[in-house]
Amino acid sequence: MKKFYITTAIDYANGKPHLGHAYEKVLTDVIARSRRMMGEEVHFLTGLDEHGQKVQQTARNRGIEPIELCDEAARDFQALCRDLEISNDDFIRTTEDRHKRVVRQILQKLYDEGQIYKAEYTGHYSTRVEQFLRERDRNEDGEWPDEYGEVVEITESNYFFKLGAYQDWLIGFLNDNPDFIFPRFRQKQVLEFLKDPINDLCISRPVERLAWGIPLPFDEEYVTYVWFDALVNYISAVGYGEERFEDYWPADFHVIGKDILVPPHAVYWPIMLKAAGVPLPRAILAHGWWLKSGQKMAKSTGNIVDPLDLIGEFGPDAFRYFVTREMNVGQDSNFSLDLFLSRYNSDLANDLGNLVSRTLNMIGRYCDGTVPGASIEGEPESELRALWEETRTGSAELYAEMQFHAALDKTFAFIRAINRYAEQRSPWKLAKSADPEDRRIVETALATMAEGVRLSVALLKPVMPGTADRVCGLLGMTGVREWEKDLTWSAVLEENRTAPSEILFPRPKSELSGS
RNA sequence: GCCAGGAUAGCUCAGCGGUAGAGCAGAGGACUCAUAAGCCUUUGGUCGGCGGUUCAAAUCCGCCUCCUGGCACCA
Repeated sequence: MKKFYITTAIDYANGKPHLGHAYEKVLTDVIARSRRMMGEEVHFLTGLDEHGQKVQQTARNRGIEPIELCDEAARDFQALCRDLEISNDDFIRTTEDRHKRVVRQILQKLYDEGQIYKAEYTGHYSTRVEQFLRERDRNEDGEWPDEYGEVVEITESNYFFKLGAYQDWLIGFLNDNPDFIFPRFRQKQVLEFLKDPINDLCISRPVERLAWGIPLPFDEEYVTYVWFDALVNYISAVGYGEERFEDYWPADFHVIGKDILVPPHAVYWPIMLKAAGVPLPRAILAHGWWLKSGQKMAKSTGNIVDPLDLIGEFGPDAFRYFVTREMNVGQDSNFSLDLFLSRYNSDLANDLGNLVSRTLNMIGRYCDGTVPGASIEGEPESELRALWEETRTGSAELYAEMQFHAALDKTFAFIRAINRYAEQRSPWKLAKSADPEDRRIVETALATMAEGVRLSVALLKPVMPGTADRVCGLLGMTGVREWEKDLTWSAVLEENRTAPSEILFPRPKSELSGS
């Protein structure tokens, strides 16, 4: 059976993980986990892009081998995945044999077919940064900026891929497949870009300038450069050329940042695949950026400077919740500690955490720690159940439309409704009564609250996997498995032994001094 | 300059032709099972500006202003 195959972009090894990396992994993970909840078999790939000039330079500056630098980066990025509870099934590194083999295989194939050719290029070369410069790198006065040091005009031979030959084909493809890129306005941007002619793509560097790369199979004096290395990870990781490849490819989603949509993922990659006779991925999801409005980040809680510190401080689920709730996929969003704390306190601690706490506490106090049965169906109960049905169907649609922030909004509206329901029934008042009818209301109320909590966290599982399972545990059941079953209002909790009340999201110590 | 996205309550945003909405923050209140949480009530906006279409415009059209990003071949 074909799996649901989803990827993130691979991160560049010459850098430390930051908010953008973390967000992309969480977003992809939310999609991957939600698909699993829907019963699909998912294959989730992320990884590291390790070749190239910057890695070579940084390693040289530090006096270590490039691979040592990459090993470090791999540790950092894999640790990030662990810390965020990312459920990736694989982590590819472009220095692995399985990757290099496929890159060379593809290059050789294209070369044999005459789709790669050798040509000369003359341009302005900076010896200091070891790069060719573009005309727009010049200062306004026409001089080269000082940072480039000496700039000389040189001629160099390189290999080129016949990108331009496929321009019309790509335009046609995009017109025929308006949903290829999400959000749609991004696809329009690509078509806009394709209105001007595109040139062929230089895919090599001479080894004397760049040694840290994959040698061209047909000319060992060169290594391949950037795109024919990095992009190929999407197919090399799932066994291109082997039988099992069919189980994965085509990918269902490439999740990327908007910065690498045009031209790499929307132009180079589709054309590379087309040229190599490989089917195209089903869709590309281009997300926006986090704008940091947080100069005050350091002040408020004393020691939080980096957004990633929030993971350690508040837990992965709080971080995952925040970035998913606050970002409208495709657009940019603001990140600040104040916004984070606001979400954490009001949504997680006050609405959800406190609800779990009061529910468990009352079940312990009034029902000896056993979930009672609901024997009454009054107006408060039917209203809450009706809202649940709406929440459930509405969320499913929103998930399908990538509107995760809206889905969370809906889910928390339901959680707030449970708190409202609790006030309507006020079991803590009726618990003092000796009237059996009052007793039935108390039991119904607590059963209803417990069930509401169970359903809520089941729905939250893709975003807050740890919390979902933890709450299930507190309610005396194993974790969430499948939405098909777990989102149905039921009496599965009845007679379950519950745990003593726990604080899911403790209030931060010094949150009031904010702004 | 060209293209795209955005400009709606103090903050983050929804609404996209029919008497201005949500959450948070602020104010007041009743309660006490709970993380001084939750619940109820409430203050608050000439929907960026100017014109136009329409019986009716945040909502459609035109012009303008201000943010954000992209404009390749990083050879």
